[in-house]
Amino acid sequence: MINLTKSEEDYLKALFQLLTEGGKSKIGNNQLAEYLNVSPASTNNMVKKLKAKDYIVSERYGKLELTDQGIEIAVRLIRKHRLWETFLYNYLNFSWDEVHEVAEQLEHIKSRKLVDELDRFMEYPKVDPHGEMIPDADGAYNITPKVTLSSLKEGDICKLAAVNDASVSFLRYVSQIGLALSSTIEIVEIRDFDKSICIRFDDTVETVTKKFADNVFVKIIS
Amino acid sequence: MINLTKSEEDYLKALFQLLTEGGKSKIGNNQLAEYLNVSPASTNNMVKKLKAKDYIVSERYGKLELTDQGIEIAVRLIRKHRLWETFLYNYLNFSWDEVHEVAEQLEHIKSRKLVDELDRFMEYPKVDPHGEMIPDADGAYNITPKVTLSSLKEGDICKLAAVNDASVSFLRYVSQIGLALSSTIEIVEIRDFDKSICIRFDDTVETVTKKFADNVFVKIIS
DNA sequence: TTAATTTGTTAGTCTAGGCTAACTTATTTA
DNA sequence: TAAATAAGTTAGCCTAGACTAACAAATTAA
Repeated sequence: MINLTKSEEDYLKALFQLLTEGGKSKIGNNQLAEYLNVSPASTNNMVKKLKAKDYIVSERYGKLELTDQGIEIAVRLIRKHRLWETFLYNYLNFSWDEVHEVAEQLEHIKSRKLVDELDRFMEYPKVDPHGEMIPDADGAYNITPKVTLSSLKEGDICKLAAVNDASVSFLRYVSQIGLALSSTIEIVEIRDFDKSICIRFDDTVETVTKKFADNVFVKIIS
Repeated sequence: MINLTKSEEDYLKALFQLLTEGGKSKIGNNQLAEYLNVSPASTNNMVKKLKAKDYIVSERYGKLELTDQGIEIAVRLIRKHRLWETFLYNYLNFSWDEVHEVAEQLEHIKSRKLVDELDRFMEYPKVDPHGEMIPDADGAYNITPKVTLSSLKEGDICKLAAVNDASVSFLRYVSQIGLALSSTIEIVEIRDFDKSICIRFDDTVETVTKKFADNVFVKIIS
């Protein structure tokens, strides 16, 4: 648990995200590989190593799971990532779509004091610029099961709670059409033939694709 | 010039520091190796690569020099390092001796915007917590030739201008005896048999070793 | 000016973390 | 339930950047 490489950390974080946010029952080697954009062979290698170090458990040909140790590492990374995003956004004039890439680098800086002091400096923010919860220094991680915009039905009304931060073009699109955190959204119509969704918010009516709606997380109001 | 690895950056920065701050006329393979705590063979390898990429020039068995490109990389790293040290010290409650290690990691984060915005956020500081000049965004680097405390003679009076930040125990010692930036120091006596130096500052009289005095940089007053 | 010492170079090895190609085991589906 | 497909594994190779051991060139000293 002392010193993991950047790659080892990346694998653990990715597995954690897939397990908690993906909604899938089984995460295997290939899903992890695809998520990280590496080959299944590379993943196999790394998983083997992380199993030997007791961060991952799995049976041969079976599904992957994290040990408590593994979860701890992943949550720390997510805490760091989101704190840095918040810092970049609130203090350094970074925009929504710029923060992720730099935070991906900053989350690997090894210094417990750095992240805790950054937290204090910003007065313990609860959510990052994309609406995601920031785990606290004890690793308490509030897993709110994600409800995607795409899972609602016609007539539902919801609030935009968070967005997936991993794609720059997606984030640009979100701000371009005028959606912002806490926007109230009404599902006007779901078109059956291509699953595209017509939504209304702030006197705007837009039609978005299923893929878009998959990356928008909401809180249902009615 | 696009994307260097962390190691490549480390070598370039180290060479730059040796060339500008070391006061030596010739920097060779072995000095660079020793400075970086790697073997001469590793250094040879890396130097070969950096020559191929046009960051370093040297003849076989000859002294090492940086190209303009190489200098630019090194100065940017120094700028980043010192800005981060300043941030850690002024905003995140880091102490003198804690900043260096974390800044060594932070200086490798790749984002031009990050460092320039950090600079703006802190209102363009001119010096870091150890008294060293911070190069500006254009890479203008004010090379003030360093005068070490050990180079003075009895009776000289000087001001503490900067200290070498690379050793934690050294920095602890500096603050422990009460020396601070801008302290006025008088050379009371230089003991010949071991080159130890007796200094007076702020009504304190202390004897320090030659090695200590080598790491203290001063501005001569009289 | 030759010998000793220092400095630089080369060759070969190691680890981390990628890759492709080939193969094996599970799972689907006809 | 057998064949097709998907998922997981293994073997072997590559690059970066370390290392040691052996050797060559320069420099210093006798």
